[in-house]
Amino acid sequence: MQNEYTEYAKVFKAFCDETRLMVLSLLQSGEKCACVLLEKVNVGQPTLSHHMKILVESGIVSARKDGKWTHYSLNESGCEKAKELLKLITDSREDD
Amino acid sequence: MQNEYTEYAKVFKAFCDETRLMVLSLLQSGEKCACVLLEKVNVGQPTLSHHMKILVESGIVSARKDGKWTHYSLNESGCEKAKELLKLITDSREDD
DNA sequence: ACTACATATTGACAAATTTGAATATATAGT
DNA sequence: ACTATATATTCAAATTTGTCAATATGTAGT
Repeated sequence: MQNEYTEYAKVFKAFCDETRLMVLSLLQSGEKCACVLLEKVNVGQPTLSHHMKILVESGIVSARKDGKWTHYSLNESGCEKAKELLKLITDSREDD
Repeated sequence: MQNEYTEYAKVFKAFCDETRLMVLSLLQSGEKCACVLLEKVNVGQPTLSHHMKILVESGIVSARKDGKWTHYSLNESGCEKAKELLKLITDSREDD
């Protein structure tokens, strides 16, 4: 298989790991530096970096570089798209 | 780790496989028998059975047995909970 | 240039997930 | 009881994902 659903699945994969969910939860109160996230989340630095890459590539999170630091924040439109996608997949339809 | 997020992640795992998304899409137009799903989805019978188990256990899909057949349908309240969960995780909050 | 620090990448391994072959269970018709 | 059919389960192989140690890259201060 290799279809539209592969693409959809990618978005939801952002949400199916507990570390990523924890990161998202932390970002709900606003932009956070990677070093702050690292303190709160129970994984090593390379692992966090890996998760952040997945979150950014799925469009759920935005990254902003500022000197040595990388600041992450929720990407409003990406989050909105995820919600719409979930509706698209779970709302009953009359057609067929 | 073993916290609330582990539980949340489980719900989203229902949505992060393309076969399961395809099944959900098929169920949007109403209840379907496993044999019908099997015709449309590109996996073997044991694999479909495995995916259906995940969908049912996550609360997104309901199963109804009728003689030899198992009919699956979207579980409205489960889908609603998933949507609320996604909001809970992605909506910005003032607090902290 | 050198050092310190923040983050990313690579490579290897462990754990989890997806898959199908073989088999089991359950139901219905004869 | 026997047969056919629908679905579930078991088990093992293949694939994907999460993790960390080591290393690389990039930035800022001296």
